[in-house]
Amino acid sequence: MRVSRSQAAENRETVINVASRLFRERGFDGIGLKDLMKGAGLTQGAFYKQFVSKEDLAAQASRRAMESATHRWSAATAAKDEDPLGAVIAFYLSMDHRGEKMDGCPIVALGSDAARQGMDVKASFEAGIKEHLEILGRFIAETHGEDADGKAMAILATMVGALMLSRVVNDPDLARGFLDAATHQINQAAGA
Amino acid sequence: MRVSRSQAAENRETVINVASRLFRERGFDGIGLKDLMKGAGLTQGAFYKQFVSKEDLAAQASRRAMESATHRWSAATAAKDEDPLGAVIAFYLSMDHRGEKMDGCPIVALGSDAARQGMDVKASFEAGIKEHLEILGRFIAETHGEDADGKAMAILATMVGALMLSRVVNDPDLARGFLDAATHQINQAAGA
DNA sequence: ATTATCTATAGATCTATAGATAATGC
DNA sequence: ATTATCTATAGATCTATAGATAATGC
Repeated sequence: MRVSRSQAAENRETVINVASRLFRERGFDGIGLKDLMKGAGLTQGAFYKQFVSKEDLAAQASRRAMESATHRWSAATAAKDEDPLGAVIAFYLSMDHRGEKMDGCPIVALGSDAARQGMDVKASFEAGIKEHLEILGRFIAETHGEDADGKAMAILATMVGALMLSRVVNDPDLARGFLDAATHQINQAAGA
Repeated sequence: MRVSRSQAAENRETVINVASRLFRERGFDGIGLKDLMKGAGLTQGAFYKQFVSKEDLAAQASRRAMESATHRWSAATAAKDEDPLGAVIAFYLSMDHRGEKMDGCPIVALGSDAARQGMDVKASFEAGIKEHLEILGRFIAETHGEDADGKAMAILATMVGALMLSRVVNDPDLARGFLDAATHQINQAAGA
């Protein structure tokens, strides 16, 4: 039954990775420890040797989700040196991204839930958000220096809000409307 | 034990009003029917004569929350004929609004949760969002006609995203940064 | 000897239903 | 006679813990 120390460490990573996706899909309260552990090929009993509490896992999984979001932003800009901001926006404000809650932006998938959690979960989001802002800031600074920080914050807000709104409406046309309107505004704001 | 038909109707309204606030504070999964009914001065047993299911109440409460948000927007602009958009933004993008989840914008308080709910809950949000857009559209059309619909959608996205981001970070300065950056960008976008 | 995982379970809570009660509405 | 609300409960699920097991690590 017992596994090696490195295998245990690997299991822990698997649980965090699985949780980072299942929490996004169903919310922190929408999935129990039993199903989370099953998703990692383990049973519920193994949980508390790895984590202090469910909220502890929520904080770890939130951090992991934000990290993987940062990686996705990098991937989107790979080999698009001429317009990295456009590349990130094209992926983020797309109907595809609207459809994939489980692998999409954690701020949109879990933001409302995270606002109700404790400091640790929020700290995970905060760290990831700062990384997001740095990336955006670099894109903007390269072309338009003026107030890059403020612009980055406003652009991130517009992105997050547009995706959120696109997901809470049934009408796909209205959903697309939000994504397109946000794209249009960001293109102007970045240059202004 | 039984009450009059009009009293029952009143009780129903009370439950919906209470739920619209408690759901925003704790999320759809964060509060049970027992506590919801207690909040309205009733017991759990009375619930199913009034509602088909918890999700049914979620849809009613979401609609009510969005309606009361619309009223708040109107209240914020009362006697501010010269700059109604500025008045709405000043209230929406404030640290006060960040702090009052229970009475604040339902899109931010419940958006992530609503995206996981069924069509009825989303329809409630969609109806409220359209009203929000109409209000914004009127403000913009009065002063700057060009593409009022698109601008309204982009502005609403920026507002929602900024408030959401301000709530998921611990640092109050960063939170304020998002609100201020969004305010600044909207002032430019509305005029552009 | 230590410990990662397993099975089993405690105790709380959740949604939904059943049956009793007592007041309304005809 | 109807019915809004009450108490009580069924059945499921949730977080967390306890004790057994079997493999690791010294």
